[in-house]
Amino acid sequence: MLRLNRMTDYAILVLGVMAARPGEILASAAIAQHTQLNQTTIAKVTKTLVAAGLVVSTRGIKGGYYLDRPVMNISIAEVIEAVEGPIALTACVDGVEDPCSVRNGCFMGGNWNHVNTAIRKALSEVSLAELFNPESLFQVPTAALGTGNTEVLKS
Amino acid sequence: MLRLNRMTDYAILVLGVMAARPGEILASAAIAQHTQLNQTTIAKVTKTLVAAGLVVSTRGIKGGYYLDRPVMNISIAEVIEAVEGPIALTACVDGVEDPCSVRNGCFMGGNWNHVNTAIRKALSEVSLAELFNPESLFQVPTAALGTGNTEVLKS
DNA sequence: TAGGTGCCGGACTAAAATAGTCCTGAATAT
DNA sequence: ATATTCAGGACTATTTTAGTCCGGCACCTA
Repeated sequence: MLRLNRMTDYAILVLGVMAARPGEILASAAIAQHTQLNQTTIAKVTKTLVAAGLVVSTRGIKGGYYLDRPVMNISIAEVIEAVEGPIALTACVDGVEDPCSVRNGCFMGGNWNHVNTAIRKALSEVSLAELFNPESLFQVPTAALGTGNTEVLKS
Repeated sequence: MLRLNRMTDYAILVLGVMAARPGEILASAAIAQHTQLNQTTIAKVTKTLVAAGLVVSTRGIKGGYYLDRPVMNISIAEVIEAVEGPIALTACVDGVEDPCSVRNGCFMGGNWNHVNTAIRKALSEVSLAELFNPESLFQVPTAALGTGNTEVLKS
């Protein structure tokens, strides 16, 4: 199963909290409380999001984080890329001593790229706003945000 | 980056070797030689492929493995599912003590499924035959099969 | 039908990737 | 000034993944 790592998960959760409180500046402690995650973990996630330009930070007393743009304009692909790096399925074994000296004759050709672009496209076309359930988006019960758990899609 | 784990990689490599030798029954030792991977590792991979019905095994002297159907009819999705399980991006954190008691109110809704099906579709539409470079498919240089290494697609 | 070859299946160990923690420093509002 | 909050890196623990090993069964050959 193509698993998103937990950090990406957290990132989406964090963005969800922010999206539910537009205009507010949320300190990592506040986000931690809302997500029921550890504050240091939140800090790690937000750091990444700031670096990616999805979230803006302010220091000092009353400092914190807020979204740089509406969730409508943020695609899932952006979030995944921010946390996990470029979206691509790697083929073959990298790190082999012989870095594909046979690239030209490799029987894979460059055909993985077709697959990669298709996947990236799929992820780019869904915005966070679509991911978050619109109904509950504006009335998120604080306690409810912590432990989401969606079903795994069978086959 | 959505990384395929190495076993999936190996699986594709193994299938490539088989595809290049239609009609032949290949013992794990032979496959190991062609892929330059360890025989026990090969055994592990082929086991999975047999279980998934992609490959057929024969025991006894002169035993070995062969493809159940032409690579043209095997999609990448099948291989990935065989090795890694159902294709889906998991959202939220599973394994939490409270197994999403808030499922109904979860602000994610079931919207991950749209994403998942899109990805699955992308992977289903590419057959192994398309992945393997048709030119070199029928003249695979034995030594060249071991260490492929495709480029990671940037953004 | 006996013996050797090769797959089967699971359990176990080792290695690597990931998650989580901690600490020191810099920016900012009051 | 000072308390507060983010920034960034290094480190440790945990989890996941990869790789190995072994006893048993099926099958071919002679």
